[in-house]
Amino acid sequence: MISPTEENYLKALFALSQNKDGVTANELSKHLDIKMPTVNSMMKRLADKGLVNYESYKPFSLSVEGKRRAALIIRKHRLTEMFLVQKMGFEWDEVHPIAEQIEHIQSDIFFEKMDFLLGYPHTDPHGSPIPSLEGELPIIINKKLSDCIVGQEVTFNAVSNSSPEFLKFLKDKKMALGLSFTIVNIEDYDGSVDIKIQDLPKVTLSKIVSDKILVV
Amino acid sequence: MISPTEENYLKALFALSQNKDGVTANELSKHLDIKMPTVNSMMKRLADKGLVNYESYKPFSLSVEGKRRAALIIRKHRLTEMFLVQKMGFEWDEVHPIAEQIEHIQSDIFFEKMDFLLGYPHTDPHGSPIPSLEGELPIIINKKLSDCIVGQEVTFNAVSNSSPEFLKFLKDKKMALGLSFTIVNIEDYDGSVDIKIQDLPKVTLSKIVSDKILVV
DNA sequence: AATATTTGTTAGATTAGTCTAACTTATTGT
DNA sequence: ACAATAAGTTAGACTAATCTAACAAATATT
Repeated sequence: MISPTEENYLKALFALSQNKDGVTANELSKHLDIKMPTVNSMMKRLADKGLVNYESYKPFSLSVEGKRRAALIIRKHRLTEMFLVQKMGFEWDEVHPIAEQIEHIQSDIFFEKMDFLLGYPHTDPHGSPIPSLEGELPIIINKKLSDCIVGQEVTFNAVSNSSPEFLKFLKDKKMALGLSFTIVNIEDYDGSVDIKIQDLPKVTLSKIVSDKILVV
Repeated sequence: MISPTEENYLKALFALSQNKDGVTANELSKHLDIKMPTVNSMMKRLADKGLVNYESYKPFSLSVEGKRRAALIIRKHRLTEMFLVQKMGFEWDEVHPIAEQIEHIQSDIFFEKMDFLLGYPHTDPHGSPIPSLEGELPIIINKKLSDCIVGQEVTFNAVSNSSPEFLKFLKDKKMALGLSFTIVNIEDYDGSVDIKIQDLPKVTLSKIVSDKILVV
């Protein structure tokens, strides 16, 4: 058996090892806001359970089984977020803390029902992919808005950060997933991006924002 | 703050003190399947928090605030059961273990959304009343089928026991809440009850069953 | 009423998950 | 290359929630 606490460590390892080999004790400690010795002893425990690869003074990594478990927790989290938005009338900036709790519910049928009722979605409300029941995470080929070039027409496909503040900001700016727009200018000085949505007046997005907007 | 474990003790106290003044350590211990010394120290902790009245060698009772808290947990449990059945397609014998976990989710808005989507129901799928947001439990005037007399026409309104086995038994016998029927005979010898639903052939229910069926 | 049994309490141990303080190993900067 | 700094580890303490063993109080039985 695996406790909610242990699940949270696996999830953090998974999230921090995207585009990277290992995760350092320091990174994990900061990300979870838990002191290093605590992280350390938990890593040893998860290593004993065969979910983490642990070698003294080296970064940690998930074992194949650990990776699968982590993906399944993320699956439950993202299905829950989608369910809260699509079936319960929540806004996309309200769902994270609730999903954070519901992802630990132990009932396969509960999440299967959600999946069915949602019509087997591939992404959550923030455009993040939902891992399969086998723990496979489909790779989605989004790029940062800040890496695009002037003149391109792109579609807003996902956000790379789901903090309530950022999501609220986008909601207030009427920026929703699926929205298509043209890049009319990128400011050399501060990297801010001007976009134009059909005939509406152009909107300026700072680099801080355009870094977190993923488009296709 | 109050932990899920503490919530479970409050719920148990509430359930066991229906139609009774206090709850003994022994009863609680058996009901929760937790040893007496553990129950004892938890009662002291809840007494420190002002939720339980504790006096050495006397039965425990909930304080006014403890009673309110307990009712709110039961509210979350019952709303969840109703949501699982009405909105997610579960059967009434499947929902208890899931609701047992979801009742501890900390998010008022989550349960308010459920309540709204369900149209503010007054009972759960087993006919048990849902406490109000103020922690008030409406009293419903059901009586046991086994206490009725021959010739009465009654409506199946609730069950007094929600074990999956019993609920499955009723489901297989096509006995659902809201069903009306006439009591055609009560056997003196074993207390079994014969009922007749419209023109269908009569059904015999043992005393064990008719004790747990509540009608109006 | 005296004793036996059941019920309740206290004491001490255990595991999970956290911390701080102290120490060790790695990395970095001159 | 070596000292300074950062990162990782070990040791020891704490709280929550559980247990067993031993003791005390209440209740039941003869």
